Amino acid sequence: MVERHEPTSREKILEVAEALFARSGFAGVGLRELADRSGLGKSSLFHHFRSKGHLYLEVLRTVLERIQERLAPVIRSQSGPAEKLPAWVEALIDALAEHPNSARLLLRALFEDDDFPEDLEPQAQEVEGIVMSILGTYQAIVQQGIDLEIFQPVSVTDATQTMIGATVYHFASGEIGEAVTGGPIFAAAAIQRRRREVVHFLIGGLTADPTH
Amino acid sequence: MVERHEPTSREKILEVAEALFARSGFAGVGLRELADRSGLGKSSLFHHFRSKGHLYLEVLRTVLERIQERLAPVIRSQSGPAEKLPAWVEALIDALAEHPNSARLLLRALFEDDDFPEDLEPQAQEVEGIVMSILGTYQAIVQQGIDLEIFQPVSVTDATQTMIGATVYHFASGEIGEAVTGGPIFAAAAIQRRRREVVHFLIGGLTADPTH
DNA sequence: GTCTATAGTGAGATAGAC
DNA sequence: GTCTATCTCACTATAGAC
Repeated sequence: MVERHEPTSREKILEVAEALFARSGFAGVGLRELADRSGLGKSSLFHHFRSKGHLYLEVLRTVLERIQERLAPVIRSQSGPAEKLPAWVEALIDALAEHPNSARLLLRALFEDDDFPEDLEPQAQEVEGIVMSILGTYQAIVQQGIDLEIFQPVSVTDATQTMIGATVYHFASGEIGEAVTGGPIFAAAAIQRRRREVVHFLIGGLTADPTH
Repeated sequence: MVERHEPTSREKILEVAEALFARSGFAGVGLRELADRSGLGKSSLFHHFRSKGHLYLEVLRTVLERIQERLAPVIRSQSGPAEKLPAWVEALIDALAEHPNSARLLLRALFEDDDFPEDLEPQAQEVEGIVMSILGTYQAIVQQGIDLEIFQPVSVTDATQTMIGATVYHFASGEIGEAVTGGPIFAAAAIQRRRREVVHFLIGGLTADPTH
């Protein structure tokens, strides 16, 4: 059972900030809009967060940790790569689908080389560390599958980049993604289909004979 | 032979703006930095472009048209889907690799639902139209392959989303991408390998028996 | 913990001389 | 076609009352 409670101001700010940063990126968000939508004055934000940068990195960390939690049981499981890889990908997709802001924020964390002031280098490196740690668990599964000759000897790093693109981009793709797919991205049926298709593609790529 | 000439101010601005918008997005770029790097005063920018938004959309259009030109001969060719699809993907990758800013700008155009003032709605819609037109040519190839029973009856729209992720994300992924792959992304050898791996994955996904 | 007031900076954009 | 000067506005952040 989930405990219900009125969100604290801090929680409310983080919730609103997550949506705004996902939509517009770090530079595209003004603290005025954030304050208004949080039901607070602009200055009150600084009681909860030292700066806009600190807030942004805290939002990123929260999103990444949510994803990590989803993946943890899969990583802990003792099954072989043939079962573990689909389970990993499906868990990631579920995590991205559960919270529509996650994919966009994750995508921004992945491809935007933000240059933060040095007083929050520690937070920035923590975020990058979580990203690399998550990706490391995927690479380990692919590598294990290759070692066991269950998968073809593909480039592990390219397989990882392809997996990121296939999962994260799709759920970040917004209006254009919906124009391409011809329907909502976050509807339950669409998520189900995407899970099937991505797993099919990735397994197909990992197992197809290179001499087609 | 390419004609060499000193770039006009307009060309110089577009060139600098392309790099800056790719790095920091629309909101993250200031006209002062753009002017300085172009060797002009801030006000001079407004002689060439009506507003920052007009400039941004012109940059996007230029990048997209460059990609379109690369794809045109492939689309015109009369070969079947089994040859045309790899050729299409390789042409896209070549286009993205040729100009390191292209992938990031294209990615931004794809997933950022920018909300521009209405006086440049026409330009925004033109950009979106080019994107959809490009994607349409890929979907047509996939659909044709399915109709000819060369490809498995996968979801065409999901195949398209996966292709975008596998191509565009990789070349947009910057520092983290280089950390994942363990080397430069735009080195000739890395590009070659990426071409091979992506084509292998996509063909694998399109031809693998769904009952693995 | 929230507010008003404001500092201090830089943004995008315009006017008009040259 | 480029410049200086300037306008107006929004921004992040701080000070200090309540």
